[in-house]
Amino acid sequence: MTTNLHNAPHKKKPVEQMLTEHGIFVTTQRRIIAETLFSRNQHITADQLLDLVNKNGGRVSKATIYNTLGLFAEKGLVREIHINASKTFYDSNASRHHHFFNVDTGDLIDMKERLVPLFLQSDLPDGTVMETADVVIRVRNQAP
Amino acid sequence: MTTNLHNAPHKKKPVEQMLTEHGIFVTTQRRIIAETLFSRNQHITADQLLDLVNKNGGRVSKATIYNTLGLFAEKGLVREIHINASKTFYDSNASRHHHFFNVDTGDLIDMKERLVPLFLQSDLPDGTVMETADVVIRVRNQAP
DNA sequence: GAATATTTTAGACTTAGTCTAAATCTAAAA
DNA sequence: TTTTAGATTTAGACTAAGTCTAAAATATTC
Repeated sequence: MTTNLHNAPHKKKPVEQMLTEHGIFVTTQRRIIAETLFSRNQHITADQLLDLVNKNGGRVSKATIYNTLGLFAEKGLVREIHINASKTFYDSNASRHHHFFNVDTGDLIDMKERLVPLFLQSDLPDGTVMETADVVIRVRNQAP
Repeated sequence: MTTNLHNAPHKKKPVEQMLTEHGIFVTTQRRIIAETLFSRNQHITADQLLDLVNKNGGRVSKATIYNTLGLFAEKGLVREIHINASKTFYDSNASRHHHFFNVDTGDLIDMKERLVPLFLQSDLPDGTVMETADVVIRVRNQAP
């Protein structure tokens, strides 16, 4: 599975500042996870990130990867993307955008924000507020 | 987890006709699965459907539930909804609509079609055609 | 430094979903 | 009717993403 990210790379603010600004206590493990995760815009799974971190000299457990990704998601640093039941993708670009998923190739491609639908508060179910809007357009290769 | 479905109930076309029209060969198991699934509009998981079918006197295996749901989805009779990584929901209403998901209550609520975004073919990645558009708006209960 | 709280860890555990290979069913040919 | 080939169903083994647990490590407060 490849990913195609057309957005600009993450601005290189020190990850420690990034974490602190989001109310996340910095630890050794969180620093190396964040450095690996935010080194570029990417769609990555927990196990891919685990491999990547430990290939970069880290020594981080599976449980910590899951805990940390959950924490980062909760704090708005990453976005969870649910393409299918079998895996969660984490998007290191948490800004407002959505995705095309090519079912033929497995590519996950960023969608420009202008294509995002408009939702009015009044359209939401009574007594609720919007938290996130997730749009996934499944595409397939055009028949030749 | 409850579901809130505001759409009209499925029209009561005989399920056999429904299956045949979608190019699905009718078998005993497929008939009872379809009867259970399409008895009303619902968001249901494979294991819930398995229970329901076998409580209704059916004798259908887990593998057949999965195979059949996959077949129905492929033929456009049901829609798969991916809310989180842990479970796939099957929507017995396959018509064009989308969903609100209340993270506080677990409610999955239908969204009227008018809220669906417009996508132009020219906006899609080169060489691809749209297959499905999945929109899930996560909402939470308004603070009191 | 002692006591307490937070974080990390290995590895057991859960479970949604897939796979396999045998058994059963169906339709059509002979 | 019997044969045959292909499609379907099945039990149960299997896979793997993600969670849980209880202990160890680390940080903070008293």
